[in-house]
Amino acid sequence: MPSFHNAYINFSHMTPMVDFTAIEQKWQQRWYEERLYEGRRGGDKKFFIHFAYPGISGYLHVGHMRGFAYADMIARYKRMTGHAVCFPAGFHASGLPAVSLAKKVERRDPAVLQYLRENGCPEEVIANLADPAEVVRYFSQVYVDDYWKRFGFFIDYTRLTDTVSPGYRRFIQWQFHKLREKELLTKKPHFAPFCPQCGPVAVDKSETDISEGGDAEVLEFTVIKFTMDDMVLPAATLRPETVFGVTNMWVHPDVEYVVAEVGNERWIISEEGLRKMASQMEGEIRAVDTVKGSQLVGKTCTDPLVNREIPVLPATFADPGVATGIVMSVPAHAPYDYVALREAAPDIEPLVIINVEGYQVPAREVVEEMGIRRQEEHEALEEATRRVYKEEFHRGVLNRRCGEYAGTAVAEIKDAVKNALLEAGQAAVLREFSLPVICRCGSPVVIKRVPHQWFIRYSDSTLTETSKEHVQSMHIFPEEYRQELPKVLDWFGDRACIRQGSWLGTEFPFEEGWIIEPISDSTLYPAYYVVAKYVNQGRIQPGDMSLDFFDYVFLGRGAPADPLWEEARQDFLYWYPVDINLGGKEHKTVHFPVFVMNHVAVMEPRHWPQGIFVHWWITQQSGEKISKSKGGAVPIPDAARRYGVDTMRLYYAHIGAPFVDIEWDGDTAATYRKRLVRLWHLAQELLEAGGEEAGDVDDWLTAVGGRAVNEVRGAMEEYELRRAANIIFFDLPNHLQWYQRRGGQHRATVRRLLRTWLTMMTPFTPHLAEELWEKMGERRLVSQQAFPEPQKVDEHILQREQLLVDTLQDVQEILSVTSLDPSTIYIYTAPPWKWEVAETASRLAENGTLSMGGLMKQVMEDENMRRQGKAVPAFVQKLLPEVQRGTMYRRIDEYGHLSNAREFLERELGAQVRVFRADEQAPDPGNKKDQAVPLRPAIYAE
RNA sequence: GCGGGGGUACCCGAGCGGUCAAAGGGGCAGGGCUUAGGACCCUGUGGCGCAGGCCUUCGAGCGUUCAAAUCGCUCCCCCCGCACCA
Repeated sequence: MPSFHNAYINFSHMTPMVDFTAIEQKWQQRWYEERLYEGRRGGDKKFFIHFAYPGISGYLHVGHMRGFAYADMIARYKRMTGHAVCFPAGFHASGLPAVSLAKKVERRDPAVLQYLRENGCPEEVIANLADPAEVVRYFSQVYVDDYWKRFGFFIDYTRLTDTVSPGYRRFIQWQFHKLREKELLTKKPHFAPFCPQCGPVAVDKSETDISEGGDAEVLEFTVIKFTMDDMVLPAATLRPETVFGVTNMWVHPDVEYVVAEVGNERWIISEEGLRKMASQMEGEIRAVDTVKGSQLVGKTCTDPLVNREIPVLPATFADPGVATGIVMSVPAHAPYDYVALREAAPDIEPLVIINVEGYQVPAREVVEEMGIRRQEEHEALEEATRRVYKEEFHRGVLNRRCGEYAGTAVAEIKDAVKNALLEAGQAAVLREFSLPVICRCGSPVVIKRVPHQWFIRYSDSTLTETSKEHVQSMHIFPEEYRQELPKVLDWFGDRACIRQGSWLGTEFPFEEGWIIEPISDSTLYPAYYVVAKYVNQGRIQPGDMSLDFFDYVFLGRGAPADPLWEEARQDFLYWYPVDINLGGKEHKTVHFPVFVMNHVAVMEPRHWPQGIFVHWWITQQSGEKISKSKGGAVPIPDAARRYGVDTMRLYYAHIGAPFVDIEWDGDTAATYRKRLVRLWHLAQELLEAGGEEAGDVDDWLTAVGGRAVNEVRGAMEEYELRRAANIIFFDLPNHLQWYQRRGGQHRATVRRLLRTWLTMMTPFTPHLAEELWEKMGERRLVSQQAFPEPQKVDEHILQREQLLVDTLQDVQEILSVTSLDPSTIYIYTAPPWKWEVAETASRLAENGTLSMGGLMKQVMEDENMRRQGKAVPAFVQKLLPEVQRGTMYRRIDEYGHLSNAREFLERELGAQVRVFRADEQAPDPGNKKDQAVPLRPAIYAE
């Protein structure tokens, strides 16, 4: 990331005026000494927030801090608004990542060693990291010290836990007992990605378990058994419905196929195909002979469904590495087959079995249109296949050649044909990755049948429906996810919940040798944070945490065997339910649904979660998720040092809505830093204000501050952190600057505003806020201040200052358009009668009875008005559309305010300014007086 | 395919029926000040305007409405998830 390095210029030769690092250390020390972070019961307002704990896979980077920072800002805000807050955190240590890191350290993998060193891992620690338990221990410490505490988070550090600690394991075993009691565990066969060396692995884009192939999909081939003498020629296809249109078979002439015993059948299949079948089928399969492809060419076989005799032909595109290596040919609908058949046997006619409007023989027409000549043109043929398939799938209908399926749409038929073939024993299923998948250990990953796999029955209809219903009442952010989650719950099927192998995790209580997999052991865990505190304090031993213990603490069942049980029960009753579970968008279809469903399944309804907050990612500049391998990982301590912790916090809060991906850019972080420096100096300047006399601007500053408080509170209550930060760090400072520009310097007003401002800053940039707070002479911590209460705001004061701003702008626009350099500027404020008309119009608009006629009638009742003559209808005509557009007129003292600001205007405009009432005797050299209307004084410059 | 999200001025990003030529930041330009740390302050940054105005714009095209960046439909383009990864 070159820009990151460019962004940083070394200032060490200068004396920094704001030493962020020193300020951070100073206040963190005080906070942590005073244990402000600890969640203690108290009062009737409580708030329980946690984030989806991070997996332990090594060092984290700036992207990960986004969500943690959100959680801390919310937690701090809640603290300052009178809530008892519990904000615990933990570490997800289960699964492969820690083990895999340890393995690499053990074999001294150079890339991993370099990565550890670059992140500042001491040599003596590296030596220990060959032990997975040490990986967990060490990185837990790194996350706490170098990330969370370094960023000033008020996480409850007394409740830290990890998912492989003995206590946690007891908890998970209890959870599985509960699931079993509810009959939510079941056992059935399963097909899983499997490494012959490592056992089951996860195939996903983050490539946690694998080194290649994270994008692979699992394709489900239907293997149709064509018979050839006493043998089976198993043709694999993704489109079983096309079996009606087969004209021939393809084999590769140069490939050595094997003859294998499959049950009581003898199959001809490629060697790779045999291996795949073997790992996925029941019973033993073994090769007994071989046969060259060319030896098969010229024979015939029988299509099982239509019982038709067809020839075996040679084709070089028949890849032995794909599925069974035997391909059935459907030339009318498969471009590959069409092209190959044209070469091999031009006399065979394609059999059209799917009617698509606009096509006769779809494959032929697409191939001809694209000008494809040879079966080696793979790219073009792939494209042609996609096109044909797309058309046929959406618009195709099976024709009379398809027997009982004639007349059905392709989109609806696929599974029917497959199932019929399977039931008749004329087909099998073969699953295969769409791309090569390689395990971290280097072996190719296959799909393996696990005969007796335990599942959690998330498909259970009661569980699904109850969960969906409960979700309706939850606070879910963003709104889009609130609508999506019920659909995810519907889609969520049974989940394999245990696996074998050398993984970290909890032993499955109902079958030896199996370990609960890492998603299934992290669904109910916020409850465990309640207990974790006691474990950490040594007040209860994991061995004493029996099923009865958890039953009592979490469900109120049975009787306490120890006073501590009762204490824990009371804690649980106080803190639960979870108010916010916060996590990245990667959790939308994995963690959050099971988080909800497990609570629904196990806990009492009153303890089901109340809220979910989903945030998007910080990506690399390419838009990719940041990853170590792609070089985009900025270490967190580096970022803290370079930009400052408060800068980073503000960056996260303000760079974009939580619900968009943000591209990391060091330059941008640097501008936030600059912003904070500027605010620092602004605050310093304001502290020096020593004025005794308050004026108009002071009233305005108070009003504008009050409005900011109300808006920030409104935003924070909805967790709109960006909007709040925008007001605090951008709008309000701009107002303060305007105040200065207006000459404001009243000591008491400024200090009052500063107190409010710093207090509101605290959730976002707590260190800076503390430091400035102290400079104001405050002794207590701003972190312990109450957030400013909602305030009454005098709209008139805001409006009259707005009048000044608008008027100044109007003058400037006039000057810029006319290129005048005036010596005198005349300003005329609207006469009272125009205000009266405007106010009357506004009142009528509020009642919804505004009309030209009605307004004129009412206005003209007044003798004063009648005296104005035809000026009244002229004004009303101009005014009406303005009011209809929604402008509300409430009288302000325009003349008084502008007169008071006369000196300011003269300073700004560099000319003499004369303010008059339009209705009084006054010089009017430009003849502009009559143009004065409410909120729009007439202006003349000369 | 199923499910979800997007396309806003030079860039990032607000806005999601009127107060919108569209916040805020960045960049760029002009001016001021002379240096708060990559300075700071003011002004400008769609076009046209010698009086505060007018015209054209928010992926494209229709439409609803007195009124649309905002609502509906169609189309184009981009992104994400789809399951033993937290």
